[in-house]
Amino acid sequence: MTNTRPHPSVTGPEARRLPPFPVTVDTIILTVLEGKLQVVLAKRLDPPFAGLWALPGGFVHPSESLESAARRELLEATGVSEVYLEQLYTFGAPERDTRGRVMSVAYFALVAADRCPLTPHRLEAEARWFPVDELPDMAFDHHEMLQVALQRVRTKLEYTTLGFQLMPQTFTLQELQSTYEIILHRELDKRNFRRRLKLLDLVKTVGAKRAEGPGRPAELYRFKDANFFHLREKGFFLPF
Amino acid sequence: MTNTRPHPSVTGPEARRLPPFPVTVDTIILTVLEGKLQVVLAKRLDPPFAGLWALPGGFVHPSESLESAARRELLEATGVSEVYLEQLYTFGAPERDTRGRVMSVAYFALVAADRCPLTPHRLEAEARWFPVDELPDMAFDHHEMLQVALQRVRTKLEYTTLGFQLMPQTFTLQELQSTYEIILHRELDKRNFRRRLKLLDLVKTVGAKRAEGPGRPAELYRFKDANFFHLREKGFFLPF
DNA sequence: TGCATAAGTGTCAGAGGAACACTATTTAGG
DNA sequence: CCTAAATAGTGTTCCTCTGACACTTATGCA
Repeated sequence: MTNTRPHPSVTGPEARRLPPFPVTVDTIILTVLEGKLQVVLAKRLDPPFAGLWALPGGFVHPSESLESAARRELLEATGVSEVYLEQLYTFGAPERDTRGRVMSVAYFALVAADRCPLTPHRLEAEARWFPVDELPDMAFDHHEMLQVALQRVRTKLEYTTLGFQLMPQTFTLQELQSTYEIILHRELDKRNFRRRLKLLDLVKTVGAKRAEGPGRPAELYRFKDANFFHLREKGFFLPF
Repeated sequence: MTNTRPHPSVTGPEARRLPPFPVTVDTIILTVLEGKLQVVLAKRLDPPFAGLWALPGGFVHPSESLESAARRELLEATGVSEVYLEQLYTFGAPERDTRGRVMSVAYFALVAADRCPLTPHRLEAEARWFPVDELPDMAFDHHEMLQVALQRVRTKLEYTTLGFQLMPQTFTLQELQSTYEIILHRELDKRNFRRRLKLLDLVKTVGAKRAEGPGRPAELYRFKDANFFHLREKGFFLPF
């Protein structure tokens, strides 16, 4: 006989024998800024790891969903809402928190470059963007969380329109390509990139141009489908 | 001031203000049996939903990892260990359990056909295989969990060697193709399927044949790489 | 021995992927 | 105003992979 049968009463004897765990959400908030993929880290005020950098996170309230909790943390850390947010993974190793057993559900968010203030207006803690390849020491297993997030984002970039979440309303094709190159960490061919975009019918011109110093001004574009979708459903990928 | 700063002390005042939640794991155990994709369900003994079918699951013990908990449930439900197991998603909607706030981390497992006894030797509850398209009513949000699992498996089938986990040590190419067809729910071309397998260098003959009634006997094969891996890393997919 | 049954094999046409270089438009400076 | 520098924008070719398609081979059984 074990005490592991499915879903015994929460208030019953089994629930008391198997103590519940504190549950937190941690958010990996990513953007492309100054030519680099960057993530928000907040300086911890309390022990353990006081003074160390950590992913924004906190406890899940009793009445809110996990995603709501993640959106709340996101809002507190950056001041933005209505951005792309996706559950990443749940980290529950017994020793991941030095104080005891704490479960953490990690979410990642993608924020458009023009919506991320360089100094996030988080009220209670210092917080700022760090390039993902110039990271400080981080609390808990947050380094691992970030690596999992990066892998997920890089993979999904190729078969979804995830990358579009990082772009402002209007943008040049060079900016879009550059965003992909920064995340994927390799160079793409300009003509092949544009051919694919046209083939997938993803963008359209807005009829304006942008001149940035010398050189021919670039056409401005916007996405046809505002929302995220799976290219697979259209039978297409983006394996540039 | 909020009570959501990252990781306050587990035993501190904030942890007491924000009550911890019971955490369970639920396992979606899949196999291909009798020409159908099937899942293990266990009959619930206790309320709520007593008498209803549910995914095997239970509370996470204080000292075990989430994956260990899932493996323990898997072992109890089916008697098998050392099978492919992957974290699927964490379900934490406030109302998903009628008794109160219970967090569930769902895992899915793939069990080879020759390793799944038709009557799982679960000690304390009746449990059996159900074809995924002939499901009974299920407790909690377990129907949703199963659908998420099916989608994940179908997607990963095409860019990983996930499907191989469902095969016995040796098998015929017809059996392998049939497994893919059952999961993907569409017919594949025999010659194209074999061409791809050869191109990816995934299988090799064991030098024996199997005769099943009349007809030319089939070559027996086994996988070259025993373990799961991403075809993407080889630059290949399996879009049959 | 021949008939039924299942296994195994190759080709061709079309689409998509990768590699590649020049023209067009603007600014800045002489 | 003319020229040089800078950046945007555009097509083609070759090759590989994909998808559609039909016949031959090996065995069991009547």
